[in-house]
Amino acid sequence: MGFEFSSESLPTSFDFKEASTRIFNSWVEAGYFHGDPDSDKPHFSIVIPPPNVTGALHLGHALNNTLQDVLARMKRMQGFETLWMPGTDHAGIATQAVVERRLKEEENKTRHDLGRQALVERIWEWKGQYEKRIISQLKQLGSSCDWQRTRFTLDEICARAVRTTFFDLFKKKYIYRGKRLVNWDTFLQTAVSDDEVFHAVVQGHFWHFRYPVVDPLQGEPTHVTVATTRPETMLGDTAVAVHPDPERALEKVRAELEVKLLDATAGEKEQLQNQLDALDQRQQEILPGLIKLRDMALAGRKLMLPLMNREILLVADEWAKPEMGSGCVKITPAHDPNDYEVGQRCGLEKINILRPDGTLNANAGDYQGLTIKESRKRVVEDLERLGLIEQIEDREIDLAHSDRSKTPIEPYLADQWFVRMQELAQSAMDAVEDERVQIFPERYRKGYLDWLGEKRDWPVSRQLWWGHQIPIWSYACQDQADLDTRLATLEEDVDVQTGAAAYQVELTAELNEQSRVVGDEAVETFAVIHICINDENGDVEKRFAAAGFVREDDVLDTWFSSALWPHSTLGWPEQTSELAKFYPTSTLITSRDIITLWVARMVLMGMNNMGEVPFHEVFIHPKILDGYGETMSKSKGNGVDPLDVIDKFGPDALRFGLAYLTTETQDVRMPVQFECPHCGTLMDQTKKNRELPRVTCKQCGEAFRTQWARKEEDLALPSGPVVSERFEVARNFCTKLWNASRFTLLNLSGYEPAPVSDDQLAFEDRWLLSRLSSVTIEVTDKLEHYGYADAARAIYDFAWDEFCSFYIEMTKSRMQDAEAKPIAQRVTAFALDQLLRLLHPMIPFITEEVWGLLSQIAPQRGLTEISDATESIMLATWPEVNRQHIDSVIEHQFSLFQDVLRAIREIRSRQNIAPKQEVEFSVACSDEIVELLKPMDGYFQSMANAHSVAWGKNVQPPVNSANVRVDEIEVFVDLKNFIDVEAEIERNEKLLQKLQGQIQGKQKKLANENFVARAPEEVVQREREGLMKLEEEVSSVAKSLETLRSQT
RNA sequence: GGGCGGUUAGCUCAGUUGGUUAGAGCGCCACGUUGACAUCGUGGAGGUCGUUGGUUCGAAUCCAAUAUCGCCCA
Repeated sequence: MGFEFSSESLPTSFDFKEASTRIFNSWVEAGYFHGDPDSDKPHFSIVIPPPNVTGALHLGHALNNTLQDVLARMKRMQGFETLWMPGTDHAGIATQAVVERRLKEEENKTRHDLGRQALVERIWEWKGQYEKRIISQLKQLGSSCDWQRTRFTLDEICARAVRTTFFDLFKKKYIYRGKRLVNWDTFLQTAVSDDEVFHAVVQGHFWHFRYPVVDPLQGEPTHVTVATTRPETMLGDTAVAVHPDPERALEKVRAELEVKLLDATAGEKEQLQNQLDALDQRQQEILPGLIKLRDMALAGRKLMLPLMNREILLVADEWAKPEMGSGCVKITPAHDPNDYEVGQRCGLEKINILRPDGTLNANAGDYQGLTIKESRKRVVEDLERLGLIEQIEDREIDLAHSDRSKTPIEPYLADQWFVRMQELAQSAMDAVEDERVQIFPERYRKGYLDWLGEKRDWPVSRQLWWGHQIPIWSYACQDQADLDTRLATLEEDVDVQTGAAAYQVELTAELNEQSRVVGDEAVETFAVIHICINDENGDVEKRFAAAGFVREDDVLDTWFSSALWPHSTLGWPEQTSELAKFYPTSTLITSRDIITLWVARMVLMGMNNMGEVPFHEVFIHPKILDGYGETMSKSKGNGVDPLDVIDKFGPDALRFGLAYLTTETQDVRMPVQFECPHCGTLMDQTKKNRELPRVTCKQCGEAFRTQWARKEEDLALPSGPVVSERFEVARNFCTKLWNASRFTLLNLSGYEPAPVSDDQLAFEDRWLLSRLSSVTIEVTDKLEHYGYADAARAIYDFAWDEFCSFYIEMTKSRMQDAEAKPIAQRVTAFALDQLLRLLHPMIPFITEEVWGLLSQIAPQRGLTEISDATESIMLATWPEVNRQHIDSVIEHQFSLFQDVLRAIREIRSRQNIAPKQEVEFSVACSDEIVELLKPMDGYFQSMANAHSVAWGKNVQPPVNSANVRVDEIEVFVDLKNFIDVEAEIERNEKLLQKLQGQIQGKQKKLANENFVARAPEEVVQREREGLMKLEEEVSSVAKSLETLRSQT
């Protein structure tokens, strides 16, 4: 051998910048990440929640992927054929929006200027760029994905899966077309999702209109008053609602107010009383009218809609609030979400009055062609002229705006394709109910089941260009004859007969029956034939197009393709060997906000397409919030970029820090700081400074730029990254591990592998092996059950407090002793080997580096069986627990040793004795303990610079001494020359006081007859023993005090 | 409005089935560089466990109400 490390060749910290890429590439080149479908080993597979190609990864992604990687790496070591399937998501609306915004900003063009094909090409370019960036970020994190298999939700394989699935659902009659209210952006002429809507308070008005009652009877009101913030919508009104039980509704409001009044503060009381008074008045003045109107509604009475001169219904529905306004509310089902619901409940017509560009259509009668703004003005003027305006209030209105165009959103009825959820949802509920899919933490089951339980049909159309274009071609038939002819042709169609295409007939009359929509200027058709074509087959598509069938413009909801992810990534619908080997996947790790959107849909699609669940377990991890408890986001400026953390602390520290935070609770708070690029000073981020384009360092006074910098002078400044001190703990831990390894490596010169028998083991060896076994059990168990934080803590405490602070300290003297050295070397090398394996899933880079170094000097390791170290730690097997090593007696004895050591150190510290000053100590204790501790004398010397002078039952305190008592053991340190008597007296007095307090507590407890009678005997006994011990302790403290006082 | 979760030391979090004196890391204070590590070591100070009520011999822990913060759904 002869190889040895020198302290110069091993730096005192791990150079992760140099090592990370080198190590990662070596893993990739060796093919360790590749999942082999032909392997005989049991499988472990996991699909990545595909990150959006919208932008770069944030800390939440870092957390998500760290957790997956920890599992994947552990499972590989445990002997599973592991596949971690990577990929990205096309994120329809978000990505198209980003690209469109850039197009607008940089070229001042809209998507219509470019056209569908050109826009989609632009988005593909964007995707290429960001996918590359995302994958690079994942790699820098150390993700052991099978990089040979990257998928994208819009690539050919996924597209085929989408098409096959859609066709299958279409054939099963799970796909149908209907109307749905969407958030319509009249400027961009597209629907936007709820996420892309922001609310802003604007100054507006509240107009009160009067609608005449048709043929009022004696004693009935002649008019009904309704109010609105959007007068033009009255053109589409189809009803006015009144509460079905106004009397009870008002009583309920009263009861709530009265309860509030009971424990209200004086200030609130007055306000509440006013509200109650108003309610009284309302009950007297308005209620009788409302009851009458309710009866009229039940009798099917009608109102005359002014301006349109159309009769509309008076209906009874709970949406009307008797405590507000007139108690009546106008209903415009086609242009208000709440009214839409009322319309559904009461079977009302839904009259659409808008064109996509925001002008009014033919349904608006005389107002056709006007913009919303113009029509609003005209409607108000015309009603005024008719004397039908009762009042106009000024009011602040919470108005929804489109995030992208900043224009107000119009609720708009649009054609949508839906997936029928009845059967699909049930299959996904069953899978979780009978635990074929288990969700952890379990509390998330409820949300999943509740949501699916509603079985609401899934609207899958999106008015976008970026996505999977819906593979449906439609033809509108004018009459029955037209339909019959078409159907006859289709029956004979070769593609229909072979199952390559399928068709559905949508009878307009039937559709109107379900949801009577009075449409735009669309031609009233008799029926529509929809054809769905299975494969991407140009010829078939062309043939139908030539026959007059028009392809649907809309694309599918992104979640439709991500719902297929667990099987589409494995090649489905092709029956690949990957699918056979790795499906169902083992687990899914994701965050809670997409349990319904994604997890539930993957389960139901997995059941539909594969007949099997997509994964057996789901782990929902916490969200990372900033120091104010707010979600991190780029738009707030409080987002920490994982690459900044990697750059500053290293990938291992990022990973370990994140794992350390992953508890079962919902959220993790992470206060963030700016780091000054000039001097490195950290400054807490505040709600104020996080929005500034430039920040000035409090330390050096220099300015730096933030993500908000736009002006040239700001952009010229160096950038100040947003980081968090919370990764320091993990970074320090990595450095500690590195240095413990460094010590080991430096002390392994002359190492020779050989089996170590039990009788060769020193006391501390047996203690360490016992602890190692216990910790291995704990770490394994915690990781297998998603207890990342527990596992991280267990291994952190073991490595730092036991391996470093005690074991390594204790081997120092043995390493100097030629006789003891070989065993110490073998055990240390073995322990480090095992520790590295346990840590590898969380901190892969540093463990790989140390593994390599260790293998240079100790290529063969083991305790009883010696084997060659694998070339990479990734190939090493997961530590096996040797239960015979677990020895509670040794662990107890060792803790006595630690107690005595701590006692000596404590006395040294409180007496301010310099570390170089040697002290003498004596220990009063039982013979058994003497037996055990006396041989440890050398360690008291090396670890506390203290040597013993007396041991045993009859030990008397030296004349000048300080003492610490730990249970049955009393430790005295002889202070001959350097006693601070006053300090000792003070300390003992304080201690005495504390002890007496405790004694009183116990005495009181034991004097309580109830306690003695009812508490378990064992608990009472424990209290009695505790009391005795305390009393002994008090007498010894009193004795010490006496001795000390005699010296003053 | 419904559901879920949080509230424990200055900060970020642990705390098993209720049972001695409620723990850790950071920060703070004191002392310390003898060859693994100052990204370190040793010791110390610091908490009426959000509030109120209940169950119990005994509550951070169980129950109820309430406050407050966050997330999801409507």
